[in-house]
Amino acid sequence: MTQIICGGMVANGGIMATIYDVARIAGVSPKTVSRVLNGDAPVKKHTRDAINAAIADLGYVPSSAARSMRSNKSGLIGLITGAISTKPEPLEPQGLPDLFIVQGIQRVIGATGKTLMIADTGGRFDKVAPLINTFLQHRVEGLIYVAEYHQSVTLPPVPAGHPLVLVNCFDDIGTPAILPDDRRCQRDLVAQVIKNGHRRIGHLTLLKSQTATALRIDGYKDALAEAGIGFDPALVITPYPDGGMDSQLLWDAIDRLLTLPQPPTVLACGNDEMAMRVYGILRTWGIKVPEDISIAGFDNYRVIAETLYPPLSTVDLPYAAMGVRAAELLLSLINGDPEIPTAPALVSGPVCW
Amino acid sequence: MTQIICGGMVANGGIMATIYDVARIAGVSPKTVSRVLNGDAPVKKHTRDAINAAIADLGYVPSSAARSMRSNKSGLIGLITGAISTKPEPLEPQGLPDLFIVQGIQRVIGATGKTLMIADTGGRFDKVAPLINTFLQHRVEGLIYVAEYHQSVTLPPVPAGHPLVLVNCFDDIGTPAILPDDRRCQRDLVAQVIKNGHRRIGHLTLLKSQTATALRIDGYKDALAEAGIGFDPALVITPYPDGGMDSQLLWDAIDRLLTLPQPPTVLACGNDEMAMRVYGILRTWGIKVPEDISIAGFDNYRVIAETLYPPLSTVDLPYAAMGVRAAELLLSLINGDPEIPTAPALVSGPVCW
DNA sequence: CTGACTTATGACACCGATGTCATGACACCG
DNA sequence: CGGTGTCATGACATCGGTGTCATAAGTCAG
Repeated sequence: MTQIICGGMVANGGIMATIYDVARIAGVSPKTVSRVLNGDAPVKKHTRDAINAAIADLGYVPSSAARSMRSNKSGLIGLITGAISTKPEPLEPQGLPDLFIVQGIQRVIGATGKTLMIADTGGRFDKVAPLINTFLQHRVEGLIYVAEYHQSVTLPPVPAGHPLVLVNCFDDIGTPAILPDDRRCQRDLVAQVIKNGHRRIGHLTLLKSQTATALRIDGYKDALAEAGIGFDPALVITPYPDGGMDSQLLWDAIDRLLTLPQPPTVLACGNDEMAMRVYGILRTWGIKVPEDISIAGFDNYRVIAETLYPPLSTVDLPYAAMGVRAAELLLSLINGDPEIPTAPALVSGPVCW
Repeated sequence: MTQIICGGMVANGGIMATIYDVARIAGVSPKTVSRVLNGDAPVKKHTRDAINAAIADLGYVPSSAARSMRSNKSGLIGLITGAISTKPEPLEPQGLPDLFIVQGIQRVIGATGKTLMIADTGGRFDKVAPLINTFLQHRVEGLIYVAEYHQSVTLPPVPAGHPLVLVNCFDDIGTPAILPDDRRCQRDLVAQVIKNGHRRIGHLTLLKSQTATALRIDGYKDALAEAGIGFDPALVITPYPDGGMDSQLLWDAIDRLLTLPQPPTVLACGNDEMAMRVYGILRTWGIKVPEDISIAGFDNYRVIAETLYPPLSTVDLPYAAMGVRAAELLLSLINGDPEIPTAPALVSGPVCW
């Protein structure tokens, strides 16, 4: 093999040096080079220096393919992300929760020296099976599936020996899952609103079909009950009955709330995007926020919550924390720890007032 | 090797079947199985059926490690994303441009049958070199670096034989790059504004230190010149002189514009986030949008542009298209096509009025 | 009917690491 | 001084595919 060295950089048309090249240059056996690379057996300093010099000269980088074939450990974790939904446009903005979850996962996985392979379905459910297959070809040590919003899913079967963790979703065969604690988050948010003196709290929910909606209504009721406030069904409205995000529907929903005999003094919105729309509508009517009525959001899509003027009150959905929890769970499953969670883990976050 | 088959799923503790297992079950040689898998040589239908049956029974999935070791082709593309910035909080919101660029890249790469490995620096420049190293261990066929906003970067050297494409950034050693055409996008946006009847156009820019800022001011001037409107420096203001996004600075900048002898009839903002803040401030002053003054944005962070009421006029930065272009460029470099672009490719997008 | 060719398949080496075992050189201890 | 470890290193097989070449069976022209 001809190697042209120029200033420490290899320029040989892309054929990378092997451990044999290093061994030959350093005048030792390949096995000794391997020992230096892995530090799993003592090597004389003189020999080690010669090997390291050869590695640097050649720009040698070990082949993880060869390594993982021999050791049967790929050091890879597969991550699949992307919406699985028949509805083309669910009420939540796309993409952001994923991002924070993925960052949380990567923080944990990266610290272990393993490598995360990320694949995106682009919202097409039929791409999941091929993606899992690709990951299996790479012999991933575990799989994580991240959904875009809290939902129920049914994934293709994964062979034993490849642990799977679901994030932001769950299935009906008991696959380990990490979920946002929508109920508790909504309860905490409403409790904070009550603490600020409100007693008539309007609630504009997401779609009925979304898992989070019922949980958040429960949380809303929890907070009312704890404060000894009676629940008034008229204060809870689902503006978009079935997916069509017609602006007039939201307009009408707000109108219905504000024309109640005892109108709410605060509107708790299903998410920050809806909160932003509500800002706009109220202002068009000349109603001042927060002087005339307060608004609370949900989800904290930072850009929105921190940028609206005046700032939006919202509750963090703990996406990064969910990612961290998911990665930790997966790692313990890979290590064969017997702590098999029978129930999905719920993660909650702080209220940002 | 003992394999316990149950209903088509392998339950053998994670040891996956090999091509030898398939060959034994099907009563053929491993090489023939290989031929069926790759379809690179004719195999009798009877034999092929037996092999496919054995593959299904065993749940066999070929090992890409073994395959790529022999063929010296990994089928992997490495993608590094994440802010490289000394400033903790640049003026642009984090994360979204990346997302769309990555989706564009994946669309192209996925169609070729190659696999995209994505790694995130988490904004830490010192993580780039180790990540490149990890990718080299996996023998990626090419590398893409995606920056969070239009900027200049200096990456660690990459050995020959691993083509590199920069997206949303450029360096001073002529690495192939895909950049947004900030100048042309801003020109198109301002031209549209002029077409709508405005002649006094305020421009609130991003940070002076950002590459995009100067380009967009040029584009702003281009549009004025084409319309025969004189350039008035008083109409161009950089609200945040050096990174501190103090809300009062923006407040003051707007005040300076509106108290000019001939105040602008429209404000073109450096990005949609700033536009959203401007909405809030103007409304606090009782100034109506768009009746009293119009607002234009930049970047189209859909959530913001489509959700603000009334909708924001903005210009798409063509992130997905940039991703597509970058992936196509990388693939042609991998294939050794001699079309070496000497200058970065500029990509522009439509105005969304 | 036979030689030249095509078709379908198998034997074997090889890709680049590392696990196992063997071996030579010392050091130490009785 | 000889036996017994420990230390540093090397020879060799092996992981799971595929490239190369060989070979048996079938096809066809003359």
